[in-house]
Amino acid sequence: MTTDEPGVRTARPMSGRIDKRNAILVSAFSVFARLGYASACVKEIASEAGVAKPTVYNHMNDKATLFRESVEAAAERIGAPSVSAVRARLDSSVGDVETTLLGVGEDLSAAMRDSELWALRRLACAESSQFPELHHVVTAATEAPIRRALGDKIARWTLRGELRAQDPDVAAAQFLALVAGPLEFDFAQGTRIPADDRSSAVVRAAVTTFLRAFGPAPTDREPTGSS
Amino acid sequence: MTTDEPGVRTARPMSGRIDKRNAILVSAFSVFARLGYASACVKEIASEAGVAKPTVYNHMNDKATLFRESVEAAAERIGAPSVSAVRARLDSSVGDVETTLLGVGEDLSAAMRDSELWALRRLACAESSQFPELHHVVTAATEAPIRRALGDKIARWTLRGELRAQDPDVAAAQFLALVAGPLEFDFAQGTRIPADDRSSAVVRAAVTTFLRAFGPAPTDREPTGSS
Amino acid sequence: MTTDEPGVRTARPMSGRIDKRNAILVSAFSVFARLGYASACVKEIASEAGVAKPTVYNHMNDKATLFRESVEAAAERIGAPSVSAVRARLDSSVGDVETTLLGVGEDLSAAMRDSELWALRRLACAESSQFPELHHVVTAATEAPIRRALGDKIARWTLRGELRAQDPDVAAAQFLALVAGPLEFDFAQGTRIPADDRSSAVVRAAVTTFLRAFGPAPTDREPTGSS
Amino acid sequence: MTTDEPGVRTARPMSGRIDKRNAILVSAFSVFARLGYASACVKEIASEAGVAKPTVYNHMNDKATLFRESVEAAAERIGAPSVSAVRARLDSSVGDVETTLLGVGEDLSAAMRDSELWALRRLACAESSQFPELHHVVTAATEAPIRRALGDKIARWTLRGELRAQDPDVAAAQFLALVAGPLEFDFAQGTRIPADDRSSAVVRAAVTTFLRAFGPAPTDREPTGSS
DNA sequence: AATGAATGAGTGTTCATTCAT
DNA sequence: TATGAATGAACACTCATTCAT
Repeated sequence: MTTDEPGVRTARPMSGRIDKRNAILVSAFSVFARLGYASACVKEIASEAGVAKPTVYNHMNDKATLFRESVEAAAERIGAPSVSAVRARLDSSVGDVETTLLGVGEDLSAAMRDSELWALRRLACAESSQFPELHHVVTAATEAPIRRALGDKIARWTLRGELRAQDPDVAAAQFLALVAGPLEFDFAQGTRIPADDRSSAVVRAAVTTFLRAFGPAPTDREPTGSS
Repeated sequence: MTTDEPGVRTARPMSGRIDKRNAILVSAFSVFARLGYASACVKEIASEAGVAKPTVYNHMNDKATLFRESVEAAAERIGAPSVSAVRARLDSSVGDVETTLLGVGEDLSAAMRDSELWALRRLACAESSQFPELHHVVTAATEAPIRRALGDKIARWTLRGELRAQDPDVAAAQFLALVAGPLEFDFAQGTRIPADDRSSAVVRAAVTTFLRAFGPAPTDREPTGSS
Repeated sequence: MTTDEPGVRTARPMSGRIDKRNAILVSAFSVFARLGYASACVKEIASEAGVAKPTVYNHMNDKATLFRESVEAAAERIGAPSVSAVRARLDSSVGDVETTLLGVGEDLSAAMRDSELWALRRLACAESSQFPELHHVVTAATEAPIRRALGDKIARWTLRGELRAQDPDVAAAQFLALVAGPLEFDFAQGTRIPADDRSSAVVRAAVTTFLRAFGPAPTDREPTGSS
Repeated sequence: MTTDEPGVRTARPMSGRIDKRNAILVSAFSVFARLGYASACVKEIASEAGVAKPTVYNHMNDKATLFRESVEAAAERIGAPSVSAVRARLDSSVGDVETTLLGVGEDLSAAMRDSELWALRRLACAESSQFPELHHVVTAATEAPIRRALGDKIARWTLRGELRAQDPDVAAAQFLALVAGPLEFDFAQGTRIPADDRSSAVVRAAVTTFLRAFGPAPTDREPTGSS
C-alpha cells in the first residue's frame, strides 16, 4: 500500500503517529495522576499532548480506554528502573547476603522517592472498583518481578547455606514487607518524603530482623539493635 | 424513626437535626465509597439520606466539607472495632507471647475482611492529593492506635524477658508489616477476599518470623518453616 | 406543605412553573419545526423559551422526551381549530348537503394554509422511524376527529335519503381524499401556498365528484364539469 | 469487482470511478433513509460504500450535495418500476375501463408496499425546508408520470365515450387521491403494512366511486356498495 | 485518485451551588 | 429549617471537513 523500499522509509511514515500516541499516553498519565480519573478532562490531556481533542479519540476509543492504556504504559515506564536495578544487583555476585539485602532495600526506598510511582499506586488504588485489573497491571510491573527475583535469590542463598528460608517466596514477601511497610507509613501515600537517614534506618532494621530470622546459623551474635 | 411523644420534643430539640446530620454523613460515605469523590453526586447522597439537596448544603458548606466530615466519621466508626479488639486482647493477660501475637494477627486479617475498611483506605489514597490530611485521619483511627498498643506490649514483654526488641516501636511496625504486607497483596485493594487458611498461613508465618527475630533466647529450636 | 387557604393561593404557586413548562414546549415545537429533530439544539430551545438549558432538563428528561411532548402539545393546539370548525359546521343544521360539503372542504383547505400544520406533519413524517407513535398522535388530533364527524354526518344524510353511501366511513375517507389529495400536490409539503381560487376549484371538484357518486337520486343533471 | 485485464483498462478508464460513485450514492441513500439527513454521518456512508471518507468528498462537494444527488438517483431507481408498470398497463389495450382502473389501483398499492418508496417520501418531506426542490424531484419520478399517463388515458376513454370526464387531469388526480388517500392512512408513513385484502378493498371502493362519478352513462344500476 | 490523520465547532447531558418560599 | 426550582460551567464525545501523502 505504501512504498516499501527497504530501509528507513518504512519506519518513517509511522513515527509521527507513534510519537503522537506516546505523547497522548504520557500527558494522559500526567493529568490522571494529578486529578484522578473522574476529574481529569480530556481537553486538558489533549492540549498537554499538543494535539486536538478528537485526535485523542482517534487513538483511544474513549476516556476509559485512554485511562487504561496510559496507566499500563506508565506502569512499564515507571516500574522498569527499580526492577532493573534490583535484578542487576541480585544477578551480580558481589557482596555477601547482608550487603546485597541492604542494597535491595536501598533500591526500594529509592524507588519510593519517585513521585510518579506513588501517583501510579494512587490511581490503581483509587479506581480499583471501576478498573480492578489495574492492580494487577501495576504490581506486575513493579512489585511482582522484584518479589520473584528476590525469591529466586533467597532460594539460592538457602541452597548455598548462606540463609535458611524454608519457603523462599514467603521470605521474599516478608523482606519486602519489612522494608516497604514502615516506609509506606512515612511516605504517607507519597505526600511526604522522609529524610535519607530515616529510610536508611528502616532498611537496616529490616535487614537485621530478616537476618535474625533467616540468618544461616543461630550464631549467638548479639542482636545489636533493630532501629 | 424519631421520638414523637409530645413531651419529649422539648427535651431533645436537637435530636432530629443530629439524626439528619448523621444520616447525611453515613449516606455520603456510602456514595463516596462507591463512586469516588469526583463521581459522587450530591443529589444521590441527599436522596439516599432521605433529604433534599439544599438540606445537605445547610449542614455542610460544600461538597469538599461533606467529604471530609463523612470520611472522618466513617474512620471512627470503621476503625473502632478492630482497635478495640486488639486493645482488649493485649490488655488481657491470658496466653503467652506467641498466642497473643497470633491473635492480633487474626484480628488484623479479620479487619481486612471488612469491605468498608478498604473503601476508606481507597478514598484516603485516591484523594490524597486534594485532601492530604485524610491519610492521617484514617491511620489515626485504624493503624496508629494498634501500632502504639502493640509497641507498648512489646516493651513490656521485653522488660519481662519474654522478648528482646531493642526498639519496641520498630518491632511493632515490623510485626504489622509482616502481617499486612503479604495480605495486602492477596486482598488486591479489597477487590478479592483470600481464603481463611491463606490468611491464617500468612499470620502464622509472620509470627514465626517475628519470634525468630525477637524471640527471647537464642534457643536452638529448629526453624520449622516460614510458610 | 404550602399555605392551603382556599381560593387563588393554591393555584398560584404552580402557575409560574406551568407557564415555564408551556413556554418550553412551545419554543421546542417552534425550533423542531424549523430545523428538524436532529438539527434542533436544546440550547436554542431554552433560550427561545427564556430559560437556562438545565431548566429544560428539569422539566423533560431528555431531548427525545422534549420532542415527543412538544409535538403532542402542538398537535392539540394546531388541530383544535379546524376540528372545531368542521364539527360546528356539521352540527349546525343550516344548508343542504352540497353547501355543507363545500363548507367542510373550505375548512380543510383553510386549515392547510396554516404553516404550523405542515410543520407538524413534516415532523411526524420525518421522524416516523424514530418516533413511530407520532403519526397516531398527529392524525388523532387533526384528521381522525374530522373523519369520524363526517362519517357520522354522512350516515345521517344517508338515513334521511339525502345521500346513499353504503359505508359512511369509506365515503368520508374518500371525500377527505378528494379534497386533500389534489391540494397536497399544490401545497408541496407546505412550501407553496396555492391561490384561493385554485383551492376553491379543488373543493368544488371534490364535492361535485362526491355528489355524483353518492348523490341521492340518479338525477340526470348534466355533469357540469369536474374542474 | 473491476475489470482487471490490462487491455481493457484503457478502454473504460472511467468505469471504476463510476462504479465507486454509484456505490457511494446507493449507500448514501440507504444511510440517509435510515437516519435522516442530520443524523446520518458521512463516515458511515463511506464505510458502507467501501471507500474512505475523503473519497466521498472527492466525488461530492459536501454533505448537502451528497444528499441531493443520492435522493435524485434513488428517486429514479425507486419510482421507475411502478411508473413502468402503470404505463404498460395503460398502453396495453386489454380489458375494459373498470378492469384497467382496478389494475392501476393494484399497481399503486403494490408500489406502496416498497419500503424504499416510503423512505424516499419521508426524506423529501422531512428536509423540505432545507431542500425544497426535493419534493419536485420525488413527485416527478413517482407520482407525476402516473398522473399524466392516467390523465391521457382518461381523455381517450372520454373521447371514446367509455367515460365522461370533463377535465381528465382533475379526474386522474381524483382517482389517485381515492386510491392513495385512504391507503396512506393505513400505511402510517410506511411504518405499517396493511393486509392484502384491506388494500384491495380500498382499490375496489376507489374504482366504484370513480366510475359512479365518471361512468359513461347515467345508468340506473344500483350503487352496490362503496366499501 | 484515494486515504490516514487531524481538527474546530458543536452536541446532549450532568452537577455543585444558590435563591425564593 | 427544609425544599422545589433554576442556573452557569463544564465534560465526553461526534462530525463535517481539510491536509499531506
